[in-house]
Parts: sequence; structure tokens; C-alpha cells
Amino acid sequence: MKQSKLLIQTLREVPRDAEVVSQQLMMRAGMIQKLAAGIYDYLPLAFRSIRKFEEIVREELNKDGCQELLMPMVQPGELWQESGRWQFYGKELLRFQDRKGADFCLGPTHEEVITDIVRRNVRSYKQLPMNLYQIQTKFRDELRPRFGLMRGREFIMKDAYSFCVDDADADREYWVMFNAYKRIFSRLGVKFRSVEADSGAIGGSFTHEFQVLAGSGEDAILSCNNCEYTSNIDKTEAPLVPGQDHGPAFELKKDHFCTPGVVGQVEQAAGMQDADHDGMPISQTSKFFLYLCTFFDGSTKLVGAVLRGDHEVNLVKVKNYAGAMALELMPIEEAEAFTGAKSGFMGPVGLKNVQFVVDRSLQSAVNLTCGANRTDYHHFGLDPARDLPGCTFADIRMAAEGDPCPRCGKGTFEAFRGIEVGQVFKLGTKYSKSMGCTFLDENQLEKPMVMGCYGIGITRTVVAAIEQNYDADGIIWPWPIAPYQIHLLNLDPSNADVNVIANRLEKELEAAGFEVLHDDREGMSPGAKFKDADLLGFPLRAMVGSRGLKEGVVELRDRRTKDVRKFKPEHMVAETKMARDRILLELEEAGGR
RNA sequence: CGGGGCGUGGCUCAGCUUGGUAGAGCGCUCGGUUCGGGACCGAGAGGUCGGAGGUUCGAAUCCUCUCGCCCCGACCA
Repeated sequence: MKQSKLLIQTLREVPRDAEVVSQQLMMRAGMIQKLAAGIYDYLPLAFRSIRKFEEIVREELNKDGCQELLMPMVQPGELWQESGRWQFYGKELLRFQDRKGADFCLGPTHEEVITDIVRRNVRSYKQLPMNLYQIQTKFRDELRPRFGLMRGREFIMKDAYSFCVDDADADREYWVMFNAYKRIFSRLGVKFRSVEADSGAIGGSFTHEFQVLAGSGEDAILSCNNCEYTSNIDKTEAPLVPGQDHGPAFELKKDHFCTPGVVGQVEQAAGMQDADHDGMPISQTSKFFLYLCTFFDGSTKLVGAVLRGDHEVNLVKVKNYAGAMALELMPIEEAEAFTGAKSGFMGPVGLKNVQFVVDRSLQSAVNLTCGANRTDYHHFGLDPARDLPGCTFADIRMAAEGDPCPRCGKGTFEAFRGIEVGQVFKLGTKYSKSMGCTFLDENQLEKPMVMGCYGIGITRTVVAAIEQNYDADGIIWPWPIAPYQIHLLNLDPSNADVNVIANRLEKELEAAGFEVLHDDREGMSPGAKFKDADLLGFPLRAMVGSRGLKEGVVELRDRRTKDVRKFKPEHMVAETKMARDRILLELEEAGGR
């Protein structure tokens, strides 16, 4: 391909809208353009990468017997009403009506449609298990699209759905997909982790996310440095810390400590003074949050969460504990009115119509401090089990880096940030039951199929690969998804000899199976071509110039290592093959787990 | 949806406070000199200043409304 004819405009300056590195580089390299908030044009270079990754996904899924199909992006509202999601899916679901006034939506996901397909075509256990997938554009009307393709409203996703006869077979299929995902991301050469995750409102027994490690990632991950336990921090089981001995329990001493005007947990603890104490240890204090929970039936309830002063609350855990559809921190004015105290002095004792949940690290704790619901005052001597009638203990705190691992008991947690590029999910019978997707088993019993769903964000994965592979000069493409593998630079198109060699090398390399972009642009200095080549970041750069030809050599440069080799033009194909083999070997060694 | 910010050639921005014939750099076209890490000279093309209304002799600039976009937060498969 001649670069002079390629649809591309590289930019020297960073577009103003671009925040994260991948977005900046993709826009500067002329790969994407924004059309509207969270909606992008995929220009030829980006599209080549996307297609290449799709092919990797197809190859690996087809190995496991998955069948590809394509469902409509526009879906009838009827199906969503049948599954019940028409009312529960929020504004992320873009709804509209056709000319007859019938409800439709743009598909953010395809459980309804695939379930409809299967229930109309599959009747017998003999046809199961079945795993169907598509690679398609999804639309989710995100409240806040951001970071370019990382969180767009429109994006390309591979979604697969499995249908099995029973729970055990669904589990088997889940792990088949889990392993397929490991192969897929390993082939990319990106560093990734498979992490245990929260199953969220969909409900389901378990789920794993595949996270590409990157400092700019939106998700926090904790991984044990000794065993395999790796999880999204939303889900990470907090270890039980050894019970602290705060002496023999005494009665609740109301309004015992007075720290007027002091805000902040640490400062308040330091200011708690009496005859026996010159400040309290932070771990002997407690903190308290009031949450307004909304349930699926529309009802609401107040939940009060109590944690040790030095622990952070995990909202997902609180939400799951309460079984709520949504949960929000009570607005500060309302909370102050409800408790009768300013922020910082609210506490659980004496509050009515609140369901208390206490973090399990306080299971047997006594002699804690807590807000007195009187501005400037704290109680002393809190014993949650005694002073909060009806309270329950549960794991509601955020696990933290350095916490001992509760699984193996030997290691400690290390923290990472990740970009979620895939998820495997055991759905169970939620959709098959509500939509009547059943089969007859060998005993002629009608049963709902047990489902699983499996997503890979195609566009997001390409973005994540860039987030993990770039330097100050531009992108450094992993070989398997590089738009082109070789960037052939003609450094002097005005020289006839150089042109002959450059054109010949282009043909030879392409004949050898390489994908070549030939920068044949005239009137451009070598320096400018080097800058563009670094920005586009193809793995290998081949160069032909009059200076080299005087000595009878052309060059090959590795984008990542910057190593340059010089040799006679007739050795180009052989040298390129060697360079490719070396890059692919490194890639294999760099894979995640 | 709350808070903050920005809309001026393809891109990055200046001009706005204090109203008076719309600018720079990059990119693009043509000619010439250059040619191994974003060369230089000359000549060009390209803009309803996001939109509507208002004030004014006169609005990119002042006022009102509106649309779009970005960031933080909340939300979220």
C-alpha cells in the first residue's frame, strides 16, 4: 500500500479533546476521529487493527465449537418487556419508536434476541450445548462517555451466549470460555489478569473479568503475591483482622469526647482526650454512613453502615448485602437533619428505622468510639452487638493493598489498575425462564436452558493494547494487531535508483506475506517521515535512501528496541523474517496469566 | 443529573476586558532551493467567529436564550 494514497492525516499537536494517551495517539496517528460524544469514525488504520483482533477472537472461539451469527442492532421493545428489562434498564438503553409508534431500542447487549432465536430453533437436549456469538456494534447511551474509545457510547463487541442442559454443563462451558479468553489475550501479547468480579444486578453465581493492566485503567485490582487469588477490588474479600483488645467492656459513655470544630477521622481521634486517653488509636474509632437503598419493587429503606475508623467502605458490598437495585449516600443535608448532628459527629446509636450492617472486623469489638448524633461529641464504649439491636455483621469494607490474603493466608495483596476488556458470566436461567427458552430432556421433561454470556470489547481491547505499548514518540504496536507490520520508508523519492529499490522491496515483502505500508510521499524530509513512522508505530521500519545506497545498504529498524540492522537490499526479506520471529518470541514470553 | 471549562480556516490557538473591514503557527496547493530525526524562500486556496434573537451607525467582542463538546463527581455492562 502506498502511503501517498492512504486516507490519513497525522497531527503534530494533540487534539484538545483527547485526554488519555491512547486517544491522543490514535487521533494524532489519524486512526480515529470523533463524530459526536462517544462516537468515532474508525479510519483505515484503526479498522485494520480492529479486523485483525476480531480474526484472533474468531479463530479461538471457533476452535471451541462456537458458531458465529449476526443479530440486528435494532431490537423490538417487546422482547425487552418479556425479559423484564424494558423497565429496569436505565437511560443507557436508547429507545425510540418507528413510524407506526412501536417501541424499539438500540442493542446494548443481546440476551433477549439470542434467547428468542434459540427458543424458536432448539427443542432437544440432543442439540445442546450450543454456543453462539457475534461481533457487532453496540450502543449504550452512557451518562458520561470518556477517554475516546475506552468508554464510548458506540463500540464493537464480541458477545457469546451459551445454552446448556444443566448447571454442571454450564459450569464446564464457562471454563471453556475462560480458557479461550486466556488464549485470545495471550496471543495479543498484552499483560492481563483474569479477576474474580462482582456479578452486579444481573445476578449470577460467578463471573470473571479480563483486565489489561494499565495505569490509566478505570478498575482497581488486588492480587495475592503468593496464590492465584486476583479480584476486582469491588469484590475482594477483606481479610479478618485479629480482634483488637481494647480492655474489658464497659458501658456506653454518652457524649464522652468533645472535639469542637475538628473535622476528619484522624484529627478527631487525636483530639479524643480524657483522664486515661491522650487521643484514641484510629482503629478504636468507628465511622458511619447512611445509605438510601432502592429495591426492584420500588420500595426504599435506610441502611446504616458501621466500619472501623481506618477502613474504607465498599459500596458494592453494601449494595449486595442489602439486595438493593440502587444505593446512594444520603445527601448530607438530609443526613444531618435525620441524625441531628453535623457531618463528622453522626453515629448509629439511637437511630430509628435504620437497618444496621457492621463490618465483620468489628464482630467482637468493644469500647469503640462513635459519633454521638450531637455536633462536637462522640460516644465512647460502643459495642455494636450490644448497642445496635438487630444489627448484622458482614464484609462491607474495601480490601486494601498490603492486606493479608484470606485465601491462602500467606501472601499479601498487591494493587493494579486495569482496563476491563472481557467478561465471562454464568447467567443461569434468568432469561430462559422469563422468555420460555426450554428443551426436552431424555426423560421428556421440559426444562429451562442454563445460560452463560461472554463479552469482549473489541475496540476497547485495541485501545488497551496501545495504553500498554507506547513511548514518547508514539504507538508501539503488538505484532498481531499492528495495522501494517512493515513501514517501508523511501527517504529520497526524487532519486530514481532509490525508487527502483523501494518499489522492489515493497513487492518482495508483500510476496513474502508481510503487510507493508510504503511511505512514497514526495517533498518530505527524512526527519518528517521518521517522526510519522514512530507515531504510527508499526513493529518494523524498513528504510531506503540515497545515502545508504551509496554504500550498497538498506536498513531495518525495530520500533520497540530501536535496533538498526544494515544489509544489502537482496537480504531484506530474510532479515525481516528474522526480525519478525524475534518479535513474536518476545511476545510469547510477555503474555499475561 | 450536580460542579467547572471550552466553542474563531483541516489541527493547535491569539483576538473579546476597552465594539470599528478576521489573525498566527502547523497542514494543504503551485514554483524554486533543500534532503538521514518534523528544512527554507516566494506565491496561493481555505473561516455564515457553534446557532438564534437583542443592543448599536457598526458585534468574534456587549446582553438574553439555545445547541454542542471536554473535565471532576454521581451512575453503570
